[in-house]
Amino acid sequence: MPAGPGDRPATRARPVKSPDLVTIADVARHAGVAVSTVSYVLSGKRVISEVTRTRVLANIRVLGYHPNAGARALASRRANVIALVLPLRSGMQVPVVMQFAMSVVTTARTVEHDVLLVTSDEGPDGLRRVAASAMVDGLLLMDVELHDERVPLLRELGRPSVLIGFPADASGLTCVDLDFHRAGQLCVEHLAGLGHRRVALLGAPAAVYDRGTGFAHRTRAGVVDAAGRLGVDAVVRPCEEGTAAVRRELVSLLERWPDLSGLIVQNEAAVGPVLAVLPTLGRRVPEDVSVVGVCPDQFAEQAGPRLTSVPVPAEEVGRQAVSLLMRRVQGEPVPAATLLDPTLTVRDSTAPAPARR
Amino acid sequence: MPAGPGDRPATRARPVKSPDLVTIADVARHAGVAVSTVSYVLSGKRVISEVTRTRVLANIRVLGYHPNAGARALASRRANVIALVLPLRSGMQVPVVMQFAMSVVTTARTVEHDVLLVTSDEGPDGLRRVAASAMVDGLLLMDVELHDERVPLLRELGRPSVLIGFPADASGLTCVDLDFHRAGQLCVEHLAGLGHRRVALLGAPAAVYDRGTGFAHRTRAGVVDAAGRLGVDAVVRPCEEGTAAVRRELVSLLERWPDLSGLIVQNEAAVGPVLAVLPTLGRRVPEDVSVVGVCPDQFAEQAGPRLTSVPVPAEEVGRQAVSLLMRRVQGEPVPAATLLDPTLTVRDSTAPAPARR
DNA sequence: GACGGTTGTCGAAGCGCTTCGACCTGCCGA
DNA sequence: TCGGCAGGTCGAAGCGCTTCGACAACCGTC
Repeated sequence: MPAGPGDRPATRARPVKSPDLVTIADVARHAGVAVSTVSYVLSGKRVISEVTRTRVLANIRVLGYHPNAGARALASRRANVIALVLPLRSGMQVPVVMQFAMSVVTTARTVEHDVLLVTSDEGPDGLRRVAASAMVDGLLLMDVELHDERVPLLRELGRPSVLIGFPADASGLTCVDLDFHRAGQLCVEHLAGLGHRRVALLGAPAAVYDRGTGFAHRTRAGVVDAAGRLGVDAVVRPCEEGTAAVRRELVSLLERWPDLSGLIVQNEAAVGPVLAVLPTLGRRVPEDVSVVGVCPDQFAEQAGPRLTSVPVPAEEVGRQAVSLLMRRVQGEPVPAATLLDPTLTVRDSTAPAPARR
Repeated sequence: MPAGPGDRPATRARPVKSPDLVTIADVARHAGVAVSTVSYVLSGKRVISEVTRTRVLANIRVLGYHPNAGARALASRRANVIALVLPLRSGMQVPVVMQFAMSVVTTARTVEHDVLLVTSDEGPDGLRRVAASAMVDGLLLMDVELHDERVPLLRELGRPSVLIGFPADASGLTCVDLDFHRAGQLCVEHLAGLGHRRVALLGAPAAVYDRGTGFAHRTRAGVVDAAGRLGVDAVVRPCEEGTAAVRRELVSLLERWPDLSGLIVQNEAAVGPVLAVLPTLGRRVPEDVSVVGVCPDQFAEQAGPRLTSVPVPAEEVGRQAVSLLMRRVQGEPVPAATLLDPTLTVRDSTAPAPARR
């Protein structure tokens, strides 16, 4: 005889079910269908008649049913969660990272996924744990270095992953990023077009270059590259954060090259100080020195004067990254490299070069 | 051949287990013990002899076993994950939020928990979903407003939670935050002690006050409070971000009260601009105007001149929040309100008030 | 009318883990 | 001698879900 309605083969003497825990079985019972039918209504993996569907959905709503994530993950072998791996280091471009993270969460939600926040300071073990415990279906790594210790691990893990940024050896990996090389070129081209013959790139803190962070190196390469091509003299300097450091750097720069008239700043934290310090050194922006930023639009807009800039499209990168990852999770093939095209927005901080003295 | 009844009770013809998926059963088999024994070794919930323990642990290591999070959550009714709910709004103190988030992740890891990142822009449904699906054991809400729509929901959800910040009605909730009221007082007391008789609070953007964000209101109250008590004239102004906005505000302020000699800035984004703009208005810092910041130490250190400040101890708040949440998850009683004592660090931006003209 | 196809639903077997009671030692005191 | 009691270990019953094969009912077809 089938288990009658009154005699659930209750466990020996388990504590009563918490009343607020509605299971798929409750829904099935109330709707007068099998558990599997409810499941199929939810997943759409089999055809269910319209009338049954409606009835089931109504019961789900009434009972306030929410599938148990653990059970679902266990049975389906899909957690519907992705890991967002953030390094936790100095010199990070905090607002960009934040913008990016938010975009990832928002995008992931549109495809029914949640985001687990992982910091790399737990070391490779963190990644390994999260992947091996089947907590997540895929991994999103930010702020990848040229020689990133997480990269070999990633290959070994054998879980779908997408990197923001490019390691030196990207074989077998999926990477997205702004085309910083092109961004560097754009800046120089803009300044060269305005007649500037000597420009400087005020980059990220030295530590960022030292650990081989891709975007810094690639921007630098783009700048040098375009400068050579266009006959512009380019000097490149890392730049620490803080007004004092910026001032020191600028003083030394202008002393050595008094005819310096173009400045490319790739360091959010330095944008404000640069614009504040230049006037105190007798250089007006943009009359004497033109400044281009590689930074979020928000910063550029708020600066005084408003900054001509190549924005870092954190939102777009986040969206792309998630969408690539989802496709990899689904087993679809994806391009190994996705480079977003940078654009340059002209604002008030650049002007034609002053007449040669 | 058809799957006859005499077959091993193995599944009919399921795809072979992925070889890299090591289960607790594999460990048990290799160690020659029961599955439950392995489980107890891992959880320590029953005494296991030293010799067995060692053997099991060795096998775990060799096989590279990692418990499946979904299965564990299902069986134990504990996900070992907490949700970190971030609002995604304008005027957010991005670096503070980030610092805080990182501290939460790091602390959570020390107690074997992971962090699920949830944004409030999904609305209350996001919270409801995450809680009802048993994805998380508890919730951490940041940037709570005085009249926060998430607060009633939280009570209804009936899951352990901790708020960063205080809503108007905090009954039944657990809250942590810096004592911003005291912070406001500290700033005024410091300035008053230096002989300043008229000070201004340059606060968060107006939007932040409008939506009733606790820390902004409480700081203001603290400032007004101490000013009244100490016979100092205090004027309070919200302040938008961006150099232009800051300049406008300062100009208007100094025009109206030329004898203004103390400035309290509670807006990370405004600190740089304030220090940059004041000299251009003929006010040296600290000779003519003393400036105190309520902002992360990092900002204060990097400013030029180095800023006297009341730091927001994001790290400490994060640690406290997680630890409170864990205790609530464990069912232990916790204090309803935890207020962290602010401290004021004197640096180079404050000095005795200039002589009265 | 036997056959093959659809369509819609059900039942049951897991997914990998925790946990509870049961069951074996030994060893002690009575 | 026996009962009692720790200390250790095992077996099995779930946790709530997905998924696969089975199958009933209906359709049209040769």
